Amino acid sequence: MKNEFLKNWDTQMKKGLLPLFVLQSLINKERYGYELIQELKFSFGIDVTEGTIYPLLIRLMKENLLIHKWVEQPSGIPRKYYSISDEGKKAYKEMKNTIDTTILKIK
Amino acid sequence: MKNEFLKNWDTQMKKGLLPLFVLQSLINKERYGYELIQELKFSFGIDVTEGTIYPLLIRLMKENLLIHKWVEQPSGIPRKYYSISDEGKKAYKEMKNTIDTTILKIK
DNA sequence: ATTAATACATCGTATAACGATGTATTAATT
DNA sequence: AATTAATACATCGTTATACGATGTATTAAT
Repeated sequence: MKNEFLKNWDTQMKKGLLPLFVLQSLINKERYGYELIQELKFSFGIDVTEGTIYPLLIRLMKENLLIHKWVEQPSGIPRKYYSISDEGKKAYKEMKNTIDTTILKIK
Repeated sequence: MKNEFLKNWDTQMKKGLLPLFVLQSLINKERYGYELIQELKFSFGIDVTEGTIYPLLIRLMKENLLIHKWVEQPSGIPRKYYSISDEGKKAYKEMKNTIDTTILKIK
């Protein structure tokens, strides 16, 4: 198990990686918030709570990186499906590029 | 030039990457704070200000990941030289491992 | 009848980068 | 000689964001 410092470091890493992961998750498939929590766990192995994902999605909407639409379900609560905008794709590419050039400097 | 979102994202990325970069910079060579600012620019291409590096070094000291010693200079202000502790090396390895396994999940 | 899971959301707390500011010494410029 | 820049340390207020707690609502499972 990780100590306090490393647990905290994981959290700080997320502040940078999460927006990238969310954008990447929405490039080929539109998804709703609750679904993204499971997707982020499955594809990237990170635990994200609702208190993180919903404010993040709202933020990315405000930045015009995402678009959304409500989709009624045959039963249950309607889902808010998100997909990536052109501006979002552009931002993703720049972020991906930053990561790539930065990461390869780590020994 | 980058837009506001990307500039902010860079800042958030640093919250995770900076401790890793600092630890890596101190693995083979002891350095003082002001020197680290230039080293981080040179080796990782990131701009770090004094308002960031000094509190960070103090934090890493508190976590016992670093040790330091004051070194008087023939002229000028004494330098506070930092080097990595055994605990710091251990933490670095775990962080490096997290990065490696996380990053290769980015398309 | 109760609990768990799904699905949305908000709010207070804690962490950490950043710009501004401060102190002190030495070198360079005007 | 006086000012500015560079070196070298440090702190403080502001801002951004993950997280746990909490809330509402619906449906499925126990």
